[in-house]
Amino acid sequence: MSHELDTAFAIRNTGMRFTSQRLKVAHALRHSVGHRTVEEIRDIIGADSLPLSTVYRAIRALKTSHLVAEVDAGGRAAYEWVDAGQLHHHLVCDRCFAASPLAVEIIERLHGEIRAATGFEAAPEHFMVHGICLGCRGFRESEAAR
Amino acid sequence: MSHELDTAFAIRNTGMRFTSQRLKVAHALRHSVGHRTVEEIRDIIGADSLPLSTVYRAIRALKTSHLVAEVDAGGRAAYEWVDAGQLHHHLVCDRCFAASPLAVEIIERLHGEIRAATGFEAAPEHFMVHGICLGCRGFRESEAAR
DNA sequence: TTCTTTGCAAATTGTTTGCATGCTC
DNA sequence: GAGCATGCAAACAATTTGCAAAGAA
Repeated sequence: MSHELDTAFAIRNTGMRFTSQRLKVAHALRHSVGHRTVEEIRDIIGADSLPLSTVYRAIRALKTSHLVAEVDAGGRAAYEWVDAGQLHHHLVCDRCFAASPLAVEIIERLHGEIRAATGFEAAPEHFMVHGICLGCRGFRESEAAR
Repeated sequence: MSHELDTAFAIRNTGMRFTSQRLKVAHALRHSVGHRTVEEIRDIIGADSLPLSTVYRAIRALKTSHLVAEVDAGGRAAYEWVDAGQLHHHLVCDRCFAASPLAVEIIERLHGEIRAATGFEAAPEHFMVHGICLGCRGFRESEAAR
């Protein structure tokens, strides 16, 4: 039940030192739906709970241990929890910057095509497609329809 | 023959004001194979030819006019010339940061699948797939084989 | 002549680092 | 007790902005 224990275990399991700061950061990411910016993480934890530098360092440690992955959200770096062995693909809206998940099969097919055509081995994680999400698209169209 | 005239025409054609600075920046990008960083552009033009702020502003203007597109080269922003109406997709190597082109059909198929599955409208430009290119992959494999 | 763009320098933003102190192993 | 992690403040790099002068339409 306690995801917090899972997270704590995951951190300890990597061999790195276990600290409350790292737990907070990891926990915040683990319970976020999409990816989170450093500032968002800090706000989730509590605005004045940790200095940003510590959040950055905790993230770097977690990233080195492959517990979190870095993605690019409109120029800024963002991070997400990586469940063991699970692939992560996203549709990222250029308007509202929200990320929604993308079915794995679609991406696997794409990767296969790319490999066959060019020999390029697409990275299994961090795959993102930019564009306009359904919500923003609907909004734009209803705007235009007026 | 003179690509420079083409470039000048392209700039004038957008309706924005034509300046030597914008021409230099556009020209540098138009004759670059892959994408170029702001500093690379400045160096192509001539190290002390333009202040960086002007290069940034020129790029922003060209980007607004859809003459150049912004891509992400390992954290930093990079830019490339967009030939009229032509789609740009890339395979970006996470090891050597080189970008190679990707066949348009493959991406169009992907976009169709995504639209059908989620309603998300993928952006027609700037599409990138990260991974390991054939060259770096070969290198790694020959390293491992020793 | 009017309105936009440039150049310079200073300001911002996002991220990293040095160092003394605190906490984990 | 030894060594990594934290907190704070200061350093950085990349990019943007304010303002007066120069240039394009």
